[in-house]
Amino acid sequence: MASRRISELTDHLGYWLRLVSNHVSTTFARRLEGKGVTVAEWVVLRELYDVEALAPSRLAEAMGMTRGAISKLSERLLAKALIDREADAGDGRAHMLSLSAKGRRLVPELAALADENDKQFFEHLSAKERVEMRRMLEKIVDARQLKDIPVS
Amino acid sequence: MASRRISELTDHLGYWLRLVSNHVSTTFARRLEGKGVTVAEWVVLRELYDVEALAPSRLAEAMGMTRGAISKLSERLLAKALIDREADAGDGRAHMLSLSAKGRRLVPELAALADENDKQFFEHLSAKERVEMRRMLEKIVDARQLKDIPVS
DNA sequence: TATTGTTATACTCTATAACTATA
DNA sequence: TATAGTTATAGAGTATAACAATA
Repeated sequence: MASRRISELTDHLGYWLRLVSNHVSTTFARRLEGKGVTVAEWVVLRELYDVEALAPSRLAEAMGMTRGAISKLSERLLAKALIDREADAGDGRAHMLSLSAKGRRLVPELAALADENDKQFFEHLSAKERVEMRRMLEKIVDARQLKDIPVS
Repeated sequence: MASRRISELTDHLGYWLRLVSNHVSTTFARRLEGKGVTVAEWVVLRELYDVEALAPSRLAEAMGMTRGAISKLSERLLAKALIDREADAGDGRAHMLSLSAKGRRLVPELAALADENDKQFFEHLSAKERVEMRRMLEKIVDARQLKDIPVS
């Protein structure tokens, strides 16, 4: 058997994906800094925006994180008064998380930042290319059954 | 002015990019675990494979990391005996990093894991789609002058 | 003074596991 | 016993800044 060529970092599609993805996320994180929230916090706030209230364990499932991680995250959001936490009426163990008025007001501002950020990076592609990119990414997500919301 | 629709997480290409990219990286990290190295360490080892030796500051530039971060990384690689560190003959401040024999033997194994990992995720795309995906990602990299090697 | 590299400190994200309270 | 949630501990990755040695 012939000895095989050692592949380079740039030989992998994963390399290019990571390069672009990390820049998109890092730039977004910088934008969010001005509003005092992290990317993970933005995801929580956006998740809560569409529902009345959500249990930490449900949030953990939706975000593909452990309960411990969610606990720490929500602690920070509570300290910033962006969410509220209440004991569940029925189940003494359960809690429910919901947006505070302040948090609810913030979400549209953050969504606008997310829009700007996405535009900044992907306006270099044509509308057709953007559709194509999304189609291919969703194809991989479906094929591999990727479910969690990416944060890191 | 009409009130604007609040965009969803999934409205952004950055979301899909991050979702796939994080899964590719996390899965790769699991594969590397078996060899006792992290993704960041793999990048360092692969960078050193093609050169005789490299100063930490050059490595920091190439990887888009601070010198402090590289220092910590190379400390771990030294502890694992995968690299060597020598004082520079000419400049008393400077050091040079290079692969140890053990590190050099390991790189082809890690490269094979990287190949497998990339295949696993992108075999769901046709050869033509893969070319297209790479072309679009490189287009963004060029347009936005993204230079660093992504690690996180 | 400027540069190279290390070290100290800190923060985010994440996981595992121990723990408390309740069911 | 099982579940919901918190807390403790740990480790990777990152940044900033202080520091030592040398230029």
